[in-house]
Amino acid sequence: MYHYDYPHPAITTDIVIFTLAENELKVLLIERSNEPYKGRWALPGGFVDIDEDLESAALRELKEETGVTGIYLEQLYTFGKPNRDPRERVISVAYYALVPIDKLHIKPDSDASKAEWHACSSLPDLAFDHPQIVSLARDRLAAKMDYSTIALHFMPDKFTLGELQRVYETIKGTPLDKRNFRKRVLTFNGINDTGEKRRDGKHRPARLYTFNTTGTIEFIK
Amino acid sequence: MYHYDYPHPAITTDIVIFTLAENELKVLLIERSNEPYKGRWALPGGFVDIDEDLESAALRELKEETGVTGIYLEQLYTFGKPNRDPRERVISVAYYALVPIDKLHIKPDSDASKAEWHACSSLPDLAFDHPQIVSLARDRLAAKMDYSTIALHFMPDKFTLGELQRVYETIKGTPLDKRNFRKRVLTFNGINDTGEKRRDGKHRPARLYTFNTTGTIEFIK
DNA sequence: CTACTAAGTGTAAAATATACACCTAATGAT
DNA sequence: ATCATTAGGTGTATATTTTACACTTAGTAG
Repeated sequence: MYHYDYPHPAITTDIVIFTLAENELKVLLIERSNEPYKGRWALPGGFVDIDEDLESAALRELKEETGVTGIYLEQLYTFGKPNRDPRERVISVAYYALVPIDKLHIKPDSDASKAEWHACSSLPDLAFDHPQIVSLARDRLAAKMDYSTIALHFMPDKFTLGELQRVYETIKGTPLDKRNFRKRVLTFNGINDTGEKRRDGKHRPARLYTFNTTGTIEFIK
Repeated sequence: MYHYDYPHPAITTDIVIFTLAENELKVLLIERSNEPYKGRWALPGGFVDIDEDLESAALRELKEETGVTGIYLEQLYTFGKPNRDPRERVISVAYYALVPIDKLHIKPDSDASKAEWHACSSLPDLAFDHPQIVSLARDRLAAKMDYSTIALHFMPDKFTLGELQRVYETIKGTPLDKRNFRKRVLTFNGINDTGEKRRDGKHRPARLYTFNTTGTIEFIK
């Protein structure tokens, strides 16, 4: 037992883990196996250990749920309304992460709860204030699409400009002009032509590009 | 005494309160009257009550230290490194606020600690990780200057375009072209010519403008 | 050999951002 | 009252950036 002169809230991290599949933006959800909200879908997350950094806690959750490491992770917002959790006062430091489209093998997680990707366009009823958290994460992602290279963090190590354009079009929800798109992304620092090509389908092979991602994002324009 | 099965961190809010005075960007600091860091300067802040919303806690601190209400306040980031406070694990949800240049009468605060405005360009050694917090707040403010109407929240109810230009020049640290500046700000929604003028100094009187601030900021261009 | 597909490429027009100088309406000193 | 001084107020031409737009290429499949 731990004793304090004043009441202390519990701290959790919740993570909005985005990926792209089937030309849709998707979020990883866990089916809760315990009360409260047993059986409802929720964001992956959990309590922060007393000597654990917040970002480390988020990375730990991310690894536990997806098995992936070394991907883009950013603090989103801290949610702390007094009654957001019916058990006790819980403050959640929310993060969001971007899983590259070639790494979305979900590791069946240890505590037997079900994890699945859900399209953002048709999410089930979520537990707690998780609808707000997802909504804010989507807004942030959409905003960063316009002034940073964040979208590159959805890409595999080598990708074609056509694939990249589809990523932008999926998230923004509008078609883009191919020539203008290419002119623009090729001005980004960190995008490099590998010289290699990929044959794929009944059409001309596409050049493969890399992006030297240092885990950060670059501001553009 | 309060008892928990698992250890819980303490939660504080710290606020970076900005204003502009003497053509400098300033931050409100408190001289700590207790250990740790007794006698050092620190950001205003304090523990969040167990049934108090995070933003309410920040607003309460803001009011206690400055007496002002109804000003721009935004969550900045949550700082949670395990050893950021030598006493116990303390997680700080940092906010930043903008005090209009006509409202910076600091209310001498109740617990006899000294509060003073310090120019951002020459801050004293700060307690805890407060240098990082201030630094991040400055970056955020500088970034928002470019794509939002946040600077308007430094302005009094009625202001001249010359005053507004000086605010922009002070924060950005570069002189701006008067004609281009005026063209630009007059495209912002919410800026209105009152029709009134202000005589002041040995020069032509200036038109007075208002900005209908709903506590929010508008994104531009 | 033909039909089909996505890859790849340039230019002109429109919109936006920048550079730049003089007149105006006050004040204060002579 | 005149003059010097101060910040307020205004428009246009040029450069830069963004947008719109169509055809050729290199492959696959039948």
